[in-house]
Parts: sequence; structure tokens; C-alpha cells
Amino acid sequence: MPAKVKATAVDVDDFKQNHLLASLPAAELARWLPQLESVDMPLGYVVYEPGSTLAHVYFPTTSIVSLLYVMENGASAEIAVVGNDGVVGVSLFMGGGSTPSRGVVQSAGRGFRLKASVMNEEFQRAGPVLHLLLRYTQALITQMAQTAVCNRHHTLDQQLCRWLLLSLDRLQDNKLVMTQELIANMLGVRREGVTEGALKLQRAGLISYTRGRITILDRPGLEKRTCECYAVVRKEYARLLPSKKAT
Amino acid sequence: MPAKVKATAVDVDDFKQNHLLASLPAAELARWLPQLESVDMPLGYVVYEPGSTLAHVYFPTTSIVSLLYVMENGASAEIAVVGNDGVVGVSLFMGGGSTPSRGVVQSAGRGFRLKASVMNEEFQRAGPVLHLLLRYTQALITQMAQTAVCNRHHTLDQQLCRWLLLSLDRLQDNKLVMTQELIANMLGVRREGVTEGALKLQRAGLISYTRGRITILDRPGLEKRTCECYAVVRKEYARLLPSKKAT
DNA sequence: TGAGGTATGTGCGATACCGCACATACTAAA
DNA sequence: TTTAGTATGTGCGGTATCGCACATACCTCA
Repeated sequence: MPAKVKATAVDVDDFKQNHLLASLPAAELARWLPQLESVDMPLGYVVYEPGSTLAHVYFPTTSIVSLLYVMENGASAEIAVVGNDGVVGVSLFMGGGSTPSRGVVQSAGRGFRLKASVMNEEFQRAGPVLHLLLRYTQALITQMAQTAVCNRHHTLDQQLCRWLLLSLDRLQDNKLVMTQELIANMLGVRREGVTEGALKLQRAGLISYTRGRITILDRPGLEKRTCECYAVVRKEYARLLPSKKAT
Repeated sequence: MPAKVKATAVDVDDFKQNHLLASLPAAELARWLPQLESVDMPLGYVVYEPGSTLAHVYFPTTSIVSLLYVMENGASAEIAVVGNDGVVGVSLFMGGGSTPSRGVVQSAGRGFRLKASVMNEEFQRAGPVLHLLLRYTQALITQMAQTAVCNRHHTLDQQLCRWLLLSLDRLQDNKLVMTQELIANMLGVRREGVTEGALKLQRAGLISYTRGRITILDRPGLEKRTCECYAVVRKEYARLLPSKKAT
């Protein structure tokens, strides 16, 4: 697990790739900009551990972070996924400072981070940032709720499609670097189950993959195969959050 | 489904049965007290519908409300449960105003409600109430997350124990009025599955029940049979929230 | 006292997923 | 070019839960 490395030469406008940062009012942005730290977020990097007090909040730009709970026996399940649409570490401003889950980089990329103290100071102002972050948190709540529903009622195949679509929405292109083993960890299922599901999608011409490189070929096709959970989450994000590409 | 009825003669101190209301600072309490409406919450009463804008937030005292998602095909799954430990309608102050889930009274009782406008006004003050409510919301998030994990990995029997314990924690005595059919709806499983699970618990001497009346006989026994999810949620509530009976 | 409704108990075949074992195939490094 | 390692594919028995059908038991009210 490589150490996190600070950027040296990154386009200063990169931060706008994160929807929350992009929609900050000018005044807030002016305060934050000097404090925003560009960070590398390699695959597998642990953003936070269960129970640990967060030192920063992270705004992914090209990376995706999974919030997952690891059980006592080592099995795991993804609670939600955060990409350039949001922020990792809501427990910091919600007041708890920690959560029982773990934040792990699921798709390598970059992001920005902000010191906990700066975040809290901003939150105390009770200005537009507070409302923006709370609306995001509610969207996150919807995603978690729908994950619970999906885990209860839908088939592995449907959940695989949902997972691919959620990831795709947070990526810049239609490729993702992700082994079936890792997907299985996220979904909390057997690796073989993912293999079979992925084979069906491949045979149907919806995706193609080779050793950890997945390319989505037919997005509408995936949407047809997934359960209602995906649309519910997507709609709720569109309703609650500012976004360049609505709906 | 009976109409909600306002109380006529209720001990004015009843509101302290709700932990959040009980922990309000004097100033806030003084503002709220004239606005708090005591309400009857009968079994099955729908506190809010998916997508509808909330007119009130509800603080249960002796009632329990389930947040559940109803799928297109009519199947349902409980997302979280709210009792005298919390408040129903967090989406109101989080900024969305609605959620895709539904709030249904799972255990009849009473509660207090507050108009949305009053709630929002209070929230704008960005005082201690804001922080209290956000901490509660984080606890709720943990419950949802753990529901997702539990749905993924644990057996029906374990989940039944978890559900009984979560309900029990929000009740005044060790009895709950609840048919196996309704429990099945909450857990999103077959009614027969609940019957079998309940039989095992009955035979083990942990509970007894007859036609919708369940009595918990051996709480530690239930805790032994449930999964880690229950303890995770309980600990997080104790950590985040003020409570008379900690741990 | 009887009848009807509701709650609970039981059986059975179907199925989705699991755990395990092992085969295959691709890739990168020696 | 070989080799080792990793990723993916396949088979098989086991099991939890499902969907359905139906039996039983209890309560309420006429």
C-alpha cells in the first residue's frame, strides 16, 4: 500500500472536477483554496479506519472511495461509494468524528483534502457550505438505504450491474481497473459469483474485460438489467445536488 | 388506518421520554415547548410517504417508527427504526425535504411533533440543537449501514434477534405487539421464515408469544444469538447521543 | 355455541448462492 | 523462453431461503 503523495504540478483548476468543490460560492472558495491539498489516492489506500478520528475530509476528483464495513470474520460489505460527486468523511462535520466503517480507494486517482479544523471552522459559519454538505449527506443516506434494500432483495447479477453503473457515473471514461475478486469484496459475495455474472454481461456484449480491466460497452443495456435501486439513487443525487450533467 | 389524534390530557413532562427532547438546553426548550404537539401514533400510521414533503418532524415517546422502502413489486425492507431515542424526518433539516422511503408506525404509542417551519428556524440558529440533530443523524446512518451489512451476511435467525433487540431498546417494557407477518415485512423475508425463527427462540425459552403479543424472557440470550450488527449500532448510539441509560 | 377471521405451524420442490477444489489462461519478471 | 504468480472459468455438493399449499389453533363476535 503506497504512501499518499502530495501533488507537485497539478492544474489548480482540477478541484472543479469535484462537484461539491465546483459549486462553492466565491467567498468560501477563496477561504478554502489556500487550504486545499491535492493528494494522490492509489488503489487500496485506506482513507480512514473504523473508529479512528478523521484528520481530513477528502474530495475525490478522479478517484473513487468505497465505504465498507469489515466484519469480525473478515467478510466485508460496501455501504456506499463516493467519487467526484461528494466528500469522504461526513462523520467529521456530523459530529461523531469517526464511524464503524472503513474508507478504501476502490479506483485509483486523485483528490483534494482539507484539514479537519478548517472543515469544522467552515461548518460553524453555518453558511451555504453547511447546507451543501448536509444535502450531500442526505444523498449518501439514500445510497446506503438503497444498498440495504438491494442486499435484501436483488440478485447478484442485478447488484453487479448497479455497482458497475455507480462506479461508471463517478469515472471520466468507460473503463475501470478492478478485478472480479475486488468487486466480490465490495458486494460481499463470492468471487466466483462475480465471474459468472460478468460472463453473462460479457456474452451479452454489455462489457468486456481482461484481467482487471473492465470496459463498459453498452450502458443502456446495463441499466436494463439492473434493479430499481440504481435509478432511485441516481434520481436522488440529481435532485439534491448541483451537477453539470443532471439526470 | 385511524386518523392521528391530538392529546387532550397528557402530562406535560411526557416529552422528556424522548431522549432528544429531554436533552434540549433550557433556552431551546422554552422556544419549543409551546410549539410541541402531542400526537397519538397508532399501529400502521404512515408518518410520511416516499417523495412527499414533510410538514412535521416527529419525536416518538412510547411509539416506534420504521423507515422502510417499498419496492415496485410491493416487497419491502426496513432501513432503520426510530423510537424515543430519535426523530423521524431528518430529511427535513438535512435539506432534501423528502426521501424515497416511507415512515410507518411499527409499535403504537405516542409522540410529539413540531412544524417544519419551527424546526427549520431552529436549525438556522446553528446552535446546540443543530449539533444534537446532526449527531443523531449520524447514529441513524450507522444503523442504516449496519442494516445493509446484516442483510448481506447474516441469517434470518440472527436478524430476527437483532430486530427484537432494537425494538426492545425503544420500548418501556419487555412486551411488543407485533405479528410475525409484520416482522417479516420489516425484515423483508417470508412470514414462514419468521415463524420458524420465532419457534426456535420460543423453544429456547428466550421469548414467548401468542397471536401478535411477544414477550422477551431472556434478553442476554437474544444478545448471544444475534450478530455483531446489534452491538455496533448500540455502541454508536451510546457514543453519539445523550441517554439516561448509557451502554 | 358456533362461525368466521386471523395468526401460526408444517411440508415440499425450486433456486440462488456458498465453500471448496481445481482447471485454464494471461502477464510479467527472471 | 521459461516460470511463477495472478486472474478467471468450471464443477459439485450443501444450505438458507423462497413460493406455494394447506393444516391447525386461537380469538371475537353474533
